[in-house]
Amino acid sequence: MSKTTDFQLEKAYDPTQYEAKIYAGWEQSGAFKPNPKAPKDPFTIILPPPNANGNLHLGHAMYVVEDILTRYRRMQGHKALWLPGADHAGIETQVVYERLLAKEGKSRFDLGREEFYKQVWDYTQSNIGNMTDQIRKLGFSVDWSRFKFTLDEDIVETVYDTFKRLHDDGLIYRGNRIVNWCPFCRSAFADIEVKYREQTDPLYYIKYGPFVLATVRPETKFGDTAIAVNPKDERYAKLVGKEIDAESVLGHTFKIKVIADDHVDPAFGTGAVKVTPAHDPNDWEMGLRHGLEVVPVIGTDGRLLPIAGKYAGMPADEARIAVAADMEAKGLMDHVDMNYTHSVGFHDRCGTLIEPLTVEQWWLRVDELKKPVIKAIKNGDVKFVPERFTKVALDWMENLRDWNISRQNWWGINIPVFYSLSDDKTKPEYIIGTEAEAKKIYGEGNYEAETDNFDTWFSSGQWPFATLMATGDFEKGHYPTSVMETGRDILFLWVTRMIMFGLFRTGEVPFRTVYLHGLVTDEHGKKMSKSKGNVLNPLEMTDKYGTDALRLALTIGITPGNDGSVSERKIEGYRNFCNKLWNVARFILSSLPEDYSPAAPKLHSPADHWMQAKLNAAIKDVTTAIEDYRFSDAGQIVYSLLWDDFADWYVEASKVSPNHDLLVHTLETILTLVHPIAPFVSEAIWSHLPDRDTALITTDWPVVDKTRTPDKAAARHFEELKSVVQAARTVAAEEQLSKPVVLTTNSNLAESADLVKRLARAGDLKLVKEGSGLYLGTTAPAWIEADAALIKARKDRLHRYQAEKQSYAQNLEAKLANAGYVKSAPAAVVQDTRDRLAETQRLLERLGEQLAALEG
RNA sequence: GGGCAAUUAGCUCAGUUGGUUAGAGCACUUCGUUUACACCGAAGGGGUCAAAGGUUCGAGUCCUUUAUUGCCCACCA
Repeated sequence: MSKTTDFQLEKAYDPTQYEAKIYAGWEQSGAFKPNPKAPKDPFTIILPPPNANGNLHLGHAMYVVEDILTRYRRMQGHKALWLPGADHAGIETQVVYERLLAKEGKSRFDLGREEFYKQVWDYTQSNIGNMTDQIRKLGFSVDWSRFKFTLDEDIVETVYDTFKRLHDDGLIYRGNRIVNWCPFCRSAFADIEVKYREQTDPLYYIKYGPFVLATVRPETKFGDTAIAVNPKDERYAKLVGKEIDAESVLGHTFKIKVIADDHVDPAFGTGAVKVTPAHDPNDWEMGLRHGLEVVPVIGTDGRLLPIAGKYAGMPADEARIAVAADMEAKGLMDHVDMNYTHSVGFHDRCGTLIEPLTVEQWWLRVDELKKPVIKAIKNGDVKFVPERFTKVALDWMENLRDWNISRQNWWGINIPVFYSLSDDKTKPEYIIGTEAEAKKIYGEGNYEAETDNFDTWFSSGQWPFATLMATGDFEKGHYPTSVMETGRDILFLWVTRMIMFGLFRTGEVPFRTVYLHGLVTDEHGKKMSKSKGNVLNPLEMTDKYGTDALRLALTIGITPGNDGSVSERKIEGYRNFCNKLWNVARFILSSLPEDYSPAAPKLHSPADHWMQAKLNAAIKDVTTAIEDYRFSDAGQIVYSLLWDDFADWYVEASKVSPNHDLLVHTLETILTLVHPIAPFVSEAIWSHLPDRDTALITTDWPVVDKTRTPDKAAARHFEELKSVVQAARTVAAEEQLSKPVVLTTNSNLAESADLVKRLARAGDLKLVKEGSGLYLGTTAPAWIEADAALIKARKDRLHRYQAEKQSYAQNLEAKLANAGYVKSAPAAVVQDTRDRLAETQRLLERLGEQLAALEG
């Protein structure tokens, strides 16, 4: 392939013309699959499977970090695998779908369990279709052939297997304990799924025999099985251990015992508290300590049970008011504090008030399981980026309590348990396995299937090994995976649990590094929310500005673990960057000779040496930035290399005398460096480069070419030229000079006269023996031809400049006069200070002459 | 109650292990259409790095205290 003669690029980069085509090309070429011939180790990332219940949002777009890593490692020659998937997302999806049903005035109960499951299945399948399209639009280089869904048979099998193994090891038990119950979802939830909110409620001071007790929940009094006081509280000391008589709001009197427990705060309320083990987690604990009876008052539907007499069947909140009113009427209410503020738990998915109650559930015993996790984190087998999350994860793990893994929702993975209905006591109470096995053991009709599902995090906690086992990559060195990159908000819900299950099942951590990103906020750093109307839709943004613009906006200026602000304006800015890249390429390619074919570049001019030096530094810096997970830095380095160095100076300089090979080589290297972040525009341009028959996605990551070392002195000459040009431009702009004539005593500068003339828009550049006119204050001595009036006009400025330089010189002198500095600072730093001082002094000398001449 | 972050230019944010006269993008002012780009170019203005103290030859960076904001965890009869 040679350069096309009819070559022409559009004036502006139009992403819509390229993105879909390029993505399809990548996918069809097999570039997304780990290349078995790649020389380096496997590199693996498992995409956090998006929930199959909606569209992707900006949070998902943050996974661009994973694409950067994957593309970078692929280019470096690793067997790179980025495995995609989708999560059925148990209760969340159920709630989302119920909201849709509610719009039609229906609930899941109208459909029945089976029909509901079927409809949600179809719903998730269609969402998965949308989602995969959206992931493609974001340019993510995932291997679609390995896509997994959490309800795939092979995944479920692994989850069942884990459950069985945990049970065999005695780490799973069934227990009737107090749980966080959501009356809307009709399911129990884990502590972490409860979110607390402050609210103000009446605090009732109710009479209980000789006691007055403060409570916000008089409706639960039917389940009170004790009155508790602090053991040190002398007011009640003589009553502890006694049974007292109290009058019920239902009319009868009853006996209730008084216990002493440290949990009771003598300073709160009256220092005595009613104990309702069935409906309060602390009371439950007290009940255990004191062997109290557990008497349920509220059922799973959130209504009072028959024990509540005439209040039975009432929702708890209504019953509270009714009971309080009746107690008041009966003289059982001492008084009510209407301004009591406390925090109350709500289900984090549906927002319903959590009702603590006792229900039979499946529990995971974590005491043994968490030990290796803590050890692995402490050993650094799993590293966190940013590092501070190490301690956060450890603290959480150390305080972890047994985890309720069963859910009574309708959408999820069924717990594979069958209970015996048989009278035969020699048969086990339940088995873990398949229905066929149940039939074999208990006989037809003598068993009953468990209807509970697993907590969705129980299955997704096994995602890394479950997926890799299913795809056969587990044995091929893709486990442990390299990096887990996800939102900071699911550190506890997901990340810690993956480590726990990973270690249990495989004896190894599931990933070596955890990279956590923060929240994507709006342009004022505020959280995006539909109600605020400040939500940016990533797909809309890619349509409008191109995917690369969005990706750059999510990369540059964003640091791990911290919230990052993204606005349409920011995205627009990076669209402009892509266009700049496009136009640089357009210019270079269109200015190549007809018969051009690329060759290894040679460094001729000072500009060449300078450019090569900049390029080498960028290669090194971008590489270490990515290695250190400093993606923002990586992006910024390329941004500045392309715009500030290449476009503004080298390309401009090349208009005087082009070095085509170096232009092409530099462009090509910049495309390579930017490709992990902005894959589309870089690939689009790449395809137009002369003699190009491979795709950029599989091109080698650049390394510094040792055979082409730029000459430092030459590079410095260009740097000096730059500062003369800039100084001349400043004077010309401020004094509105056209075509100023520049004088210099520096022969290097004079050799590049044409270049200086063009860049500075100068009329001429003359080599002189002695400078005259307006001194520019540059290291390479340069003046602008000027008459007395102009010099006078600049006098103030020269004085200001002189003052600035003098104070700077004084600073440097003071530093060098400081014995401690000269003694303790690294030699290079001290030498640097000396050089700087010498240079500043030279400038001051010339300035002095100029100003002296002006006065004289 | 415990913990973590943030506080740097008008706005949004960078600033790797302490070492140039503290940066970027946007916004702002002035000029500009020179054969890549107005999604552009040139020049310019703008910061005592939240406050106070400390360590150090040297602090935006490390330590202590304080203030403000945000987040997480725990508890709340």
